[in-house]
Amino acid sequence: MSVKQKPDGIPTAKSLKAIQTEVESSNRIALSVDCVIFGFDENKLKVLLIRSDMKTYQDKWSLLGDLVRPDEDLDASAYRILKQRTGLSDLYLEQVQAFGKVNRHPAGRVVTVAYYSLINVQHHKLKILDNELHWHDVDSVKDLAFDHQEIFNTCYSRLQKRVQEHPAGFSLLPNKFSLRELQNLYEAILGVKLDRRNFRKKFFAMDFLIDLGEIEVNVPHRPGKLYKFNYNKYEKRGKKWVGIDFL
Amino acid sequence: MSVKQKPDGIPTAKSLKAIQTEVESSNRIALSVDCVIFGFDENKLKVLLIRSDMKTYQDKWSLLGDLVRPDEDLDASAYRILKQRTGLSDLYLEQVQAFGKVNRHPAGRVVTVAYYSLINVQHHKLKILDNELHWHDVDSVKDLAFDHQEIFNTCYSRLQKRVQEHPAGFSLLPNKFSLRELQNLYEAILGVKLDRRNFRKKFFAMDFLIDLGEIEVNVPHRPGKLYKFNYNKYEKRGKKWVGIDFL
DNA sequence: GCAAAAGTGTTGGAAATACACCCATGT
DNA sequence: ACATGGGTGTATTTCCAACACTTTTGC
Repeated sequence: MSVKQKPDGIPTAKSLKAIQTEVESSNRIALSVDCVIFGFDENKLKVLLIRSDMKTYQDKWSLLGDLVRPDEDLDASAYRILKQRTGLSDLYLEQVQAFGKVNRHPAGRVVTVAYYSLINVQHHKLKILDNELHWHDVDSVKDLAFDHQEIFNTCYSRLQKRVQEHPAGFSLLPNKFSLRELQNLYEAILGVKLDRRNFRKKFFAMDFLIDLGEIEVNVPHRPGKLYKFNYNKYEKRGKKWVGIDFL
Repeated sequence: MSVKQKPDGIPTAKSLKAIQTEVESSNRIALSVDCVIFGFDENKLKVLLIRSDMKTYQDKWSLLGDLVRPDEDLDASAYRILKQRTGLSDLYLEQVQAFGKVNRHPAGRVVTVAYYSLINVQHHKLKILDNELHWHDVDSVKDLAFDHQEIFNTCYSRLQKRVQEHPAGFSLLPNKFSLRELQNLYEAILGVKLDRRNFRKKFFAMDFLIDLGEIEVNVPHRPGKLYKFNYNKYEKRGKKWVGIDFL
């Protein structure tokens, strides 16, 4: 941020004072954060939405969000919203981008910054008592309030890309998971069917899974081994990760 | 954006009125756009920077930016800045993300949204008369003012990824270009050496280059054929693009 | 014993890589 | 004539996709 127009039309850098004047002027804008909170349950990818009670958007669902406070980092806003909504901290959180059409919000000019978050539904389950809040299957999400459909679509695409390039998906799973659960997760996120043997081969070849020496319990079939992701090894190896199949 | 706290601590959706009150309150924040303007000249990837004249950042370079106006779409702000600075419209422009640490700017709380732009330096050359503005080799960019180094790094990484997945790089080239120029461009952006025969093979296999039936002039060696990118075919084929080599 | 998923290797084809020589132009 | 980059093809390797049977457990 550092532009002004000189009288002759050639722009140059602004002085601190000039900028301060502008920053303190009425030239300010309401800024919000909206979170696309993903969960994985019953082999479906879910998103947490709240029912809008605005007349304009009667009975439409919307993302969780709030205004950014002037003394709060942008990321901190997103964490605060998640904490308020899920009671959880230490969540996977990633900024996607800003959405800033002039008329995107009926309450006036509000620019919003979209984040998505990945949460482990097991730990979270107890928290949603509020019946205004619901988990929705991602493929039945449509016609959201405001521009939230566009925001959701953008975030979902970003997630699809992300899980292929980084070990992000594990945040959606319980701490201990079977390879079947991992594969179901990828299939749900990417919307594809994957070959079981090739899927296992790929993950074992990466060598980032720790065999916990435990097996599933209470499954009506042969129990699978349980694993966890080796974040340490991943960090040490410079976060190299080979891509997963195609979209 | 749609959260409030009920008296009992369970958040629920806000009424339009409640939000309006907040939006109109002093809870607003200065919002800026900063542009990382890339150019390609003399086989080097360049970025356009301006000298900061703030005392705090004496003699440091910074990105081009300005405050977002309340009645202006976010993208429109970025276009406005580019237009002011380069005189060009119809530029390649892409939002990257927002940067919103509380103390990122000495003039007060300013959240900024970063964009990068790709411009064809040939057309642009005449415009920079202002000696506060300079093209810098991307690999000599360091120690920028504010948090602009971080913004630049993020945008540059995004560009590197982008040109491998989409036909974005052509915006940096003249309308008619030789395959050598195209390869030099990719090598400059990605910072790698590529095999000439394989590079050509890959681009010809994609079948998105139109042979213009013209050749280079004024080169001290055998002139190469000139091509342009076939955007129509790219659109029609559903924007499928196979990746370019590795990073 | 039956249903349901776990676990496990091989092979063929496609794609990427490595690599060297002759050609056209300007000086 | 020579210096500079243009233009071209093949052999090898690597990676990916397709594919089926035996094992373990719960009921």
